[in-house]
Amino acid sequence: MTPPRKSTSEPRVRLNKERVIGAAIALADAGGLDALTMRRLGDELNVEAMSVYNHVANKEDLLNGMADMVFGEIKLPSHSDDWRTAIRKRSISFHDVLVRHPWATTARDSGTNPGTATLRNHDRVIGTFRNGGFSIAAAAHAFSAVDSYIYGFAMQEKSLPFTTPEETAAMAAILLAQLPASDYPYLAELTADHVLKPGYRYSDEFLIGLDLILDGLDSMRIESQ
Amino acid sequence: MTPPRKSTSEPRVRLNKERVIGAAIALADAGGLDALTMRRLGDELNVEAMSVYNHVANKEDLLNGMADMVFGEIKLPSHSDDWRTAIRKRSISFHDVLVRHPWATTARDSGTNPGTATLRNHDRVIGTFRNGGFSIAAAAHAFSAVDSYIYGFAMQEKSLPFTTPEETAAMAAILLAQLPASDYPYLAELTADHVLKPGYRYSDEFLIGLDLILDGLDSMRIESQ
DNA sequence: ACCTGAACACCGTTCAAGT
DNA sequence: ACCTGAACACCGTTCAAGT
Repeated sequence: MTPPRKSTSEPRVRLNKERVIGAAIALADAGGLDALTMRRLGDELNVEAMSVYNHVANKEDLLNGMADMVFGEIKLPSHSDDWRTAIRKRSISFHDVLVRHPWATTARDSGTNPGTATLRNHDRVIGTFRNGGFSIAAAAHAFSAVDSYIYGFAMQEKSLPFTTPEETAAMAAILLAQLPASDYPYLAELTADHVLKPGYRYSDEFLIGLDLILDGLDSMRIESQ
Repeated sequence: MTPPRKSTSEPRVRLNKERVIGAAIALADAGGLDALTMRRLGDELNVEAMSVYNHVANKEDLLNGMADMVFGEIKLPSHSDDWRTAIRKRSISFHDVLVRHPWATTARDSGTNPGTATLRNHDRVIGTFRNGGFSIAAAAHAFSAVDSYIYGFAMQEKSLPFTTPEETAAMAAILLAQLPASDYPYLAELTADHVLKPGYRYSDEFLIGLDLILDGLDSMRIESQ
């Protein structure tokens, strides 16, 4: 005799690694990496907590899977664009993805094997530089500079306690009031005359730094030819 | 009657916030952020674990204190150097500090109040740009670009499972063997013809990207005058 | 003012047992 | 082949009690 259908709203779907990783990403998106525990993940999947281990070796394996799935959301550089347009679009998409999943900057902490989405992304980026006229060494430099900048920018952005211009203004005003202007004159000036200007948004800095790097890479490309 | 001196090698020194934070940094340097637990920190300080809470509000407070102490290790930009030299030296020092304390890229995760060492460092960097002829907006762009790059580079560096050229070569060879060259031709090419070249060290990329950004900032400076 | 010990509400992970 | 329940060795943090 089969057990009677439990009166859960959720139908019992068979678990697999992809569903586990997807639910883990949803938990981390909602509450950060701290909110992601194996027990809560089990709950979310309507399964006893420890069943997750049938689909994932351990938490590190789970985090790597999450990082790779997130990498899969990044738009690959297009073959039909010139290198600069292609890299620019891909960098903006990368940044968007990290804004959507801020925990992802931190998830792949230690050096473990990258997943297939990550490998494909890296391969296409390097290929875009190579086909755009970069030497192998120059492509390595370019790749390192661009992705370091994107990661670092996302980290700084994440650490800011505000996002909208209104929040920013409110926070900056408080900060400025606490800040002894005599001790930190330049910080005070920057806050008063720049951050507190209407419409200021830290995220606007992203494209400025990115274009600065892309300009530099264009010179490097020519030198490397 | 005073209790007899316990036969510990460590003399009983009075605890304070600085000693607590110093011991916490030593633990994190040795074993990463995972190795830093309040209980182990108590052990290290020859004190019952929970006494730490007399000097630190909670673990987040501790991590912020650690981050600020590490920021204090960064050489401030010198007044006697021109802006580019000063920022370059300070950036190299920042990078050195993050290599010494790799956990620090991740420690100040959420947006909390920066400490005095952090504020002083930021103030001096912005001041260096301002005195070097950057407009307020340009100084903000410059600061964001440089520090994003430094943070992001340190994160990428940390995630690599090798450091010495020998380790790198060994790892790259294994990676290359696993890597289906047909799926990832450009990654395979880069690994074979660049990473496996004798003397390759990822950390050498740091100055290349940094100088590229400094070149770009020099143009921005002139435009902003 | 600082330190202690017990306790609470959690963690990740293992393992024998079930189906 | 997958899921469960109990258990183990940990966590961060609170709090009354000591000195």
